[in-house]
Amino acid sequence: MVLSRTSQYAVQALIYIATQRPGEPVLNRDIADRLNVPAAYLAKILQNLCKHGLLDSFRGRLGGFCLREGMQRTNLMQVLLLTEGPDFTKSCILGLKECSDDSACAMHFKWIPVKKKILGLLNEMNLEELARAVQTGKYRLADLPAAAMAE
Amino acid sequence: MVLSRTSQYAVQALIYIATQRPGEPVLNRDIADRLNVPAAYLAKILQNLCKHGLLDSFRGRLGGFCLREGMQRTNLMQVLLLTEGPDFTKSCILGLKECSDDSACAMHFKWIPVKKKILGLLNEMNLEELARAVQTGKYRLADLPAAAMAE
DNA sequence: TATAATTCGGACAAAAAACTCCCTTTGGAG
DNA sequence: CTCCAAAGGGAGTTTTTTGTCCGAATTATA
Repeated sequence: MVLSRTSQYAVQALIYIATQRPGEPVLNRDIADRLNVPAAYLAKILQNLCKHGLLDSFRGRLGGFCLREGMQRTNLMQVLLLTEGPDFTKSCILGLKECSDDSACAMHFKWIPVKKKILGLLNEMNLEELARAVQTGKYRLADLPAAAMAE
Repeated sequence: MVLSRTSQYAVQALIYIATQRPGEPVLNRDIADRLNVPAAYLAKILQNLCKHGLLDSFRGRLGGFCLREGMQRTNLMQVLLLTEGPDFTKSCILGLKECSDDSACAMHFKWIPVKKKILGLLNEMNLEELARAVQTGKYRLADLPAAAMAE
């Protein structure tokens, strides 16, 4: 039902970066603090997103990570193909390696329309839009900190 | 996107058992052979399904596993709540621990209708129906054996 | 009663995912 | 030029998931 933690961190981080001023690098540490996520682990994930061209990174003072130019419209599908692997969309719900219209598992024809809804949603949501949603203040990007939970 | 292997094996095994004559125990080894799945691991999963009342088990000669009486109509949702845990339906797509209409992640209101489709499907598919689908011969329960793949 | 075939249960092993540590490289600022 | 703060990168650790092994308990049958 859910995505891997790696994917969740990646999406959260990208949305957060998209909310910041374009061209001004955001620190890994600041993202990790904001998302309440392990910084060293997040660093690996961001590196990976750089390698795949979603982010630019800058070293040294005033370093950090920015959305690569033109990547504001990147949709969640594109992100998840990187973090979950290229077979992400191909998976059969019962786990069969080979499952298609021609040679289908027992769920196949019921599952396909539902899967289409999922993929459609992931394709339609892009970072810009999600960032705006967060900026309105109506939506949260990460879990409430433990302090706030205790209130 | 996908379920844990444990869940996939559980569902496949339950469907297979449901295709067999009710009341006649099915051997773990036969199920494992049929599904092409590690037998010792599957045994643990079946034990667990017994503990939760979906299956009956019989030891000794003529032993094996049967669907518990009245469990033919068990739906996939019920199975997955056992194998994936009780929070299965509650999960937020971005991984937030607390995510509801009141305090939502950026995807929440877009995700909820899609999630409803998924849960609806899982609720509507029961073992009896899936078993019948397999019995028609039109649908596969497990991967083709390596031998057949090579053809 | 002895035997063989099965599940049960616990401990163990391997693989994958999540996470940490530490040192190197880079680049801005004093 | 030196220092400091950042990302880069590799190796290692921990945790979870998946899978294995083996001996004990159970039960039909010869």
